[in-house]
Parts: sequence; structure tokens; C-alpha cells
Amino acid sequence: MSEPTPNDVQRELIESTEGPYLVDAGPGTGKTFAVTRRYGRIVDRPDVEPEDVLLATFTRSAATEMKERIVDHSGYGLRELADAPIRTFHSHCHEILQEHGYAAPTHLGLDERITGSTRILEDELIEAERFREFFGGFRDDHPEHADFYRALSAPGEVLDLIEELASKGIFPTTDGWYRDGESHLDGDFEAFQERFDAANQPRNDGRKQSELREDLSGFGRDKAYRADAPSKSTLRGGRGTKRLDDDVARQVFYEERDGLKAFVHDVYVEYLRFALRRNYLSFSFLQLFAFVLLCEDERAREAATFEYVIVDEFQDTSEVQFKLALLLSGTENFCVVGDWKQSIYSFQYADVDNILEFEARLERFAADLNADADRVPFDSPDPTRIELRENYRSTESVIDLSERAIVTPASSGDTVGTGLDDVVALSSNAAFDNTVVEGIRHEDEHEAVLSKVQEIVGNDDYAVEGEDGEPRPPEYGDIAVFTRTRDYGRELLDVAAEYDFPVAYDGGVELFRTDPAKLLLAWLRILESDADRGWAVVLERAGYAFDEIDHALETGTYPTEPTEFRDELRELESVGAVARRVLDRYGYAGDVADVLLHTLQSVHDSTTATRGELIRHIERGVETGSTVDVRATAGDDAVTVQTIHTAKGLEYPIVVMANMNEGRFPPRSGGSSVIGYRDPVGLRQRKIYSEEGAHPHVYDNWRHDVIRRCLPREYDEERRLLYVAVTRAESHVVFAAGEDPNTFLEELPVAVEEIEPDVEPLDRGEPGDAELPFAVTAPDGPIGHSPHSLMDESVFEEAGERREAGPDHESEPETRGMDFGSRVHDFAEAYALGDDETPSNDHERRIVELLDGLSGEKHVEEPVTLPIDVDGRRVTVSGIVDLVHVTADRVEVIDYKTDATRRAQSEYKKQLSVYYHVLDEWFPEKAVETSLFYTSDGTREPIEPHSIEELRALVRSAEAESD
DNA sequence: TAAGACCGCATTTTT
DNA sequence: TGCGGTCTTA
Repeated sequence: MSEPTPNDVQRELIESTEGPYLVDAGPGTGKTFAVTRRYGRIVDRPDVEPEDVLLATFTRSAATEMKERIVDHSGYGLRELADAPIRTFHSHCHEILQEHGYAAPTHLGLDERITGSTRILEDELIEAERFREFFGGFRDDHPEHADFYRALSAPGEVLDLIEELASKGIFPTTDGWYRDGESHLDGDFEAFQERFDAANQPRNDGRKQSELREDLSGFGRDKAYRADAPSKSTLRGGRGTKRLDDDVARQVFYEERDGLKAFVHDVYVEYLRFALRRNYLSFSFLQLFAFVLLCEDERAREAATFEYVIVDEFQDTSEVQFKLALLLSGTENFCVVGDWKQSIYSFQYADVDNILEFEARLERFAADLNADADRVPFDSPDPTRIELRENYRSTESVIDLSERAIVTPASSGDTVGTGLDDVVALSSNAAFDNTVVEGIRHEDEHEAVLSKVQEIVGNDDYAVEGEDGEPRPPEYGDIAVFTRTRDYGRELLDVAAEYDFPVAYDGGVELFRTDPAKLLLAWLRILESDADRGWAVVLERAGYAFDEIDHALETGTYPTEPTEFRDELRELESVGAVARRVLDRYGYAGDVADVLLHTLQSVHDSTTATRGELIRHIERGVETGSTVDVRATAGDDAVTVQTIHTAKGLEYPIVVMANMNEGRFPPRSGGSSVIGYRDPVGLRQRKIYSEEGAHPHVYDNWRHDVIRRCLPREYDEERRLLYVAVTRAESHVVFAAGEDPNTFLEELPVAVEEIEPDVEPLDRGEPGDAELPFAVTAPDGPIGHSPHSLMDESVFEEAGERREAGPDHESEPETRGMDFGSRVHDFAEAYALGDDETPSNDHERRIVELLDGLSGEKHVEEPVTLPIDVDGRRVTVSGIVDLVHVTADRVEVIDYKTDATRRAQSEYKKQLSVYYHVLDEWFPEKAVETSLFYTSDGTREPIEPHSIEELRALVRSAEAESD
């Protein structure tokens, strides 16, 4: 498409180069066009050189695109702009540190230096490993923080916190906190109280309790608090009470936090030191040191400032990036461009308030930075606001739909903070508007999507705009299917492959968790040692039943055909050749297979890895779920499948928004994080330790449980995600759901039609899955003979159904169709891939038997019941065994929870007594030991189990309680 | 209207 | 583990 002439608003943006600007640039409004023209206009002036203008972007690809577009429309060539500061924040920070950063750490009191050899650590897995290593040493050196180690389940939680603090501009110094960092850690009581009061208003004219009180109806459920916590009824007041006492706000906010702050401070500053000594910087530390340097070193700042600063995709910037941008501005010529409705990277610390509260933040940040020195030129900034309103991408109907989407509640009870008033209305200038917006629904959602696509292709009802501006019937390549999750995308690809359907995946793939990778791993294991775990997978895949495989593994006699294939593989010299043969055998072709081959080949080439090392590499990849980028091959007429995040910035004539099913992202929360930071409440600890007693124990923090319920629920980002998806569409939007459409789909003005999927298989002449018809005699005859594989759920569904229908299933009451099937499946797959698992039913025990014996620790979730005679009556204690350690002659249950103790987990003695008896029952032939296991530091302490008499007493009292 | 029991479900990805 | 939603009971 040729570049249009700018409209009036674009012209204003292009020509108004002096002073601060906030540009609201909605989707399809020609933002890149205007920004690159603006840049060109600035640098084309005789007194301005490219090095006077910073154009900061969020991603490398955006930077590259900007550069290319500028080259097209300015007097500068690509070569002249090669070193121009058109880059990401991170690479610019790197640049600054390279040039002036040598002594940057000294401003925090650190003696270490940043040198030319300091590396940027890009791989987050490697960083996590380094941090674990660091944290281990830190624990040894700092016993004074022992109380906090006990509250952590993984060091990664601390690293997350450090990165979050860094993204906010909260840094440590060797003897305290940088600038006003500490005040942020303390939080702001007034701000908190406001939220508390808002959540604590009775509703329905005082007839209904406040939201906060209602939320706290689960107070203490599945929790163990210390004795000083108020009881649920004390906290909430008796029945009929409508709100919490005002004093609760104060009670929960003010809490001893010095120890916590000291702990976080020490880890933070020591990790900075560790990284510098190891000569590396993480992405967040890059920004941290650049910020400190620009703040403290006037000469460096003067050298680093620009006459013009333009920030693209401003809605994706973090707080510290906003401040960095200010420090880099030598003048007030500061222009930010973005669209708050497309801010979907909060997990990346993007802070949507940077753009929503731009004016206020600009003033506040500038004032903060100028508090003790004259650092930034913004005196009383009065930014001009420019709104790009003309949409060049979509029809009016699509724009209308997107504007509905941004104000649609994400769930029942979700209140939308923003109204349509906050949305800059866009107008379309599409040539025609024949937009179809529809919803389809069928249980087999993948098939439904594919048949819909088939219906659309070549159909004039879904005509799209051709090159000449005239309508033409759509092709596969015009259609994109968006999903929230990679998993869904992968499932869709699998189904599409069955029909030979032209689809291409675009984005990150958990490469080593794909079927081709699993099969390749199996064959490598076979080549290495004829490993049972390899053969089991291969034979499963080839269609053998458990008994047949059992027989083969026991006797070590494998079917002829795969044995020959193995020998054939042995002849091959390179791992790459092996991989290619294996993938060929199963008919794997296409993007994923290509990337797998490429990845493995490059590992092998670069490190001359042995086969064993390659196996470990894949195993590690499976464990960590590391992803590799797969790009859709351009030029193919194929449907693009991608996550919404990947699709940002792209456009397609037709968008299918898939997986509009019940179940949303949980609102952003600390997850399993124990120590967290939230703006109004500062640094908080979610778990606390008991300080007294022989058995230090970690409890939940009741204060935190109240506080978190006062904070607003964050569904906004989901709405924005939907907005991004819809606004990718030029002409048509199709929503697709499986069983239950979600609230979004229900609330939008979209008719959802129940359709009958009917995908017509295409034959594009590519190899399909190879059938391998060979048989082996099994001793007891096959359980079943349907083709199945460890990767194929349907087999286990069948197995489950058969079992349910069969005569001998009474012994396993929890056996239920799909549920059962997927459990066996998960088990078999996990086991085959090397996870430790303990069988919980006959099927699983069989799998283990046939996949060879296993010793060591196993996670199980086995419900157990222990019948005991109490006062002549037979009662049952029930619970869940969680973690077992088995060796040849000894067995030990490490973690057991009774149903009662699931609610109050401190009742160690009761637990131990119960599992002591359970173990005897389970493993009559092995010596049974009991031990106490603290997750925090891995130590085990023996405890005397209760006698059966004491146990009876416990049961009696438990019964009395429940009466 | 409130409280309790129970069930099902647990991300996205860039530097 | 930990929560939100829904269904059941008070």
C-alpha cells in the first residue's frame, strides 16, 4: 500500500515538534506513519542530526520497522541511520552504560564496576539459575534472616520481587534505599484507607453487607493463622453486621515490617553485587544503573540527553522507563505515543497509568527528579494532547464492536472502570462495510473453527478488500485465528493437521513438549541404551497395548520393524540425520519440525554435544517449558494461528477469536508469591513464621488476607486483550466457543449460533501419519487394540469408558470416564518423560511395573482412609498422602494431610500418626519410618507417632467438634 | 441475605 | 494450594 498523505491530525503531530505531546493513537490510525514522518521532518532540518533525536521503542522489531520506514521518507539512508538512537529502552540503557557507566554502581555505594566486558544476561532461565546459586550462598552468609527463608517456597519469588521493585525505580544502596525508595516500601496509609473504605461500604441502602465483608466470608478457610489473629466473627462482627469496623484498616496496615524490609534490602543489594562480580547485568539492572547514573552524574546526563525524545508504544512502558525518558530529555520536546486500550503487558511491568495519568505523572516525576538538583527541564509541563481519530484499517462495524468490547464486563460482578467517554472514538474510512460479526459454538470447537474457515474461504458473503480496493472472495491467508493461550493454538494445529488443513503457527512454542520432540527423545534414549522409557513411548505410539509392551520390555525382545529402524538409525553419523529420519518416519513436517531440527542441529554443532548431552538438553527443555519462536512462513496461503500478544501490531482481513469459553485469566495477583509489593500498601509479607516453639512453622498472614481484598480486581487487562484482538480485523470477526461462552461473548452484540462442524479433509499431498502395522504376541492377550499413544488422550478416555462398563471396576470408585482417562494419561506421560510419580490405581501400577522400577521421592495425591474402632464403632479418618520416599527396603511418608489438617496444617502429630498406620497398611513388607519435613530448608525431624489409643482420642474429639 | 460445602480451575511474552 | 463460582442450607 502506498503511503497516504497525512490527515489534519497526523499533520499536526508531524509538524508540532516543539514541547511536550501526548498522542492517543488508536489502532489503525497510522501511528507509525505519522511518527516516522515526524522523525524525518526533525532530522531533515539542517541544524539537527539523527544523534539529537531519541526514538525509543519497546521491541527490537518495532525499532527496525521504524528505521526502515524513516529511511523511505527522509534524506537519510539506512547506513547513515545505522547508529542512530532508534532503539529499545534496554539497548539504549546498554549504550549509556557502555559509554559512561563505569562507576555507576558507586552511586549506590557498591565498589564494583561496569566494564566493557560486562555481559547482558538475556536468558531468564540462566538468570534464575544464577539467582538460585546466589541465594544459596546468601542464606549461608545471612543466618539473621532465617525467619524469612522459612516463609519462601522458592528463591524465584525473591527475584520476581527484586525485578518488580527495579521496574518501579525502587533501588537499594549499601546502607539504605536510593532516594525516596523506602517511603514506597512503607506504603501510604491514606491511600489504603480510601480503598478500604470504598470496599467497606454497605450496599442496597445498608441492607446488604459491604463487598469487603462478603469477600472475607472465606476468611481463614484453608488457612492457618497465628493465635494473635482475630477470629472470623471478631473480624466481621456477628450475623447481620453490614461492614467491618473502621479500625480494621489501621490494624491491618500497621504491622512490624522492619525485618522484612531489611531482608529484602540485603538480598537486593547483595544480588546486585553478585551480578557485578560475575560480570553480568540482567535487563532490569541495565535500567537500574542507567537511571542511577543519569540521576547522579551530571556530566553523564548532559552527554546523554537529546534535543528531541519520542517514545513509541508508551502504554507498554514501566515506571522506571518513563523516568528514564525524562532524564534523557534535554528539552521539553518530549513526545509520547500510545493507546491505553492496547496495554496488555502488565506482567512485563508495563504500567498503564503512565499513559492514563500522563499529565499528573509527568508533573510528579519531574518534580521528584528535580527535588534536590536541576535534572529535567519540565518546570510546569503542559503537554498538548493529540488524538488520532481516523482509522485506516477497519470498517465502521468492526470499530463499533471493538468499542463495545473495551467496556464489556469480563465476568458477572465485574465493574468497568472506564466508560465510552474515555475512549477516543474512531471513524472508519474503509471503502465498503459488508462486515460480518458472528459467534459460533460447538463442543468440538477446533473442528467448528476449521469448518467455519472453510465456509469463509471463497465465499462472497465474506468478501474482503482487494489490492484494487474492490471486494474479492477471501483466501486462507486472509484469516487469523487468535487465542489467549499457546496451548489452545497447539491443539488447533494438531486438529488441523489431521485434515491436512493449511494453518501456520506464529509465535513461541514450547518446542520440547511437542509430540515430535517427545518421540525424538524416545528414539535417542533407545539409541543410547535401549531404555525402557524410550521403547515404551515408541511402542505405545505404534499401537501396542500395555500388556504387549509389558512383555516386550520384560523380555527385551522388541518387534522386528522398529528394531530394524533402530539399527538403521545407529548407522547415521549426525544427530541431525537421526532427527530427520525420526521425524520422517512419523510424517512430521512443517514449521515445528523444521524448528526442532534446526534447534537440535545448532546445539549439536556449537557444542559438539554427545547424544547423552542432547538427551539431557531435551529433558531440560521439557522440564522448563522453554519456548522457541516459530514464524509463519510468509507467502503460503494458510490461516495464521497466534496468541493475541503476538498479534499486536498486525492486521488481518478476517479474525477468528477462538476459545471464548468460560474461565478467564485470574486477576493479576501475587500468585504463589509470598513477599509482594503493591503500590498503596507497600512491601508486604503474605506468610509469616511463628517465632516460638520447637517446630518453627509458617502461617498465613491474616492482615494480608484482609488487605488484598481491599485492592481493586484487575479485569481491565482482559478487556484490553479482547480489544487488541478485535481491532486487528479489517472486515470480519468471528467468535468461537466450545461448551460455555464466556461473559464477554454473552455481553457483546453478537448472535452465537450453534453449528455442526463438518471439516472437509484436504489432500495436499504431504505425508500423513505413518501407520506401522506390526504385531507381537502378548502373554495374556491385549487389553485393547485401538491405536493409542502416550500423547493421545482419546485412548485413555476409551480405556476409562471400558473400565467403567467392565465387570471389575467396583474396587476403584473414583474411576470415571474422561477424568480417569486423563489421569492415567498424565501419569504415563509424566512417567515416561522422567518425572517421579507413584501409581494410585491398578492401571498406573501396571504402567510403572512395565516401565521399570523406580526409587526415590514421589509426589502422589492418593486419598486414603484409615478405619479405626472407637467405642465399638468403626470410624474412618481420611486424608491425602502427598509425598512418599521409597527405597528398596524402606518407605517413608513425608507429607500427609488429613481432611481436618488441610484446614489447619499445624497438626503435625495427628498427621504423622495417621500416616504411620497407613504406611503399614500399604507396605506391609517394608520397614516404615515417619519423619517431619519442613519445606523451607529440607531438614527432617523424627517425631514420635501417636499410639493407636491416642489416635482414637483424636478421632473422638474430631467427631465431637464436627457435631 | 448470609454462610457453608463443594467443585473445578489455575496466562500471556519481551528486553 | 487457594480461589471464585455455584449450589445447598440456615
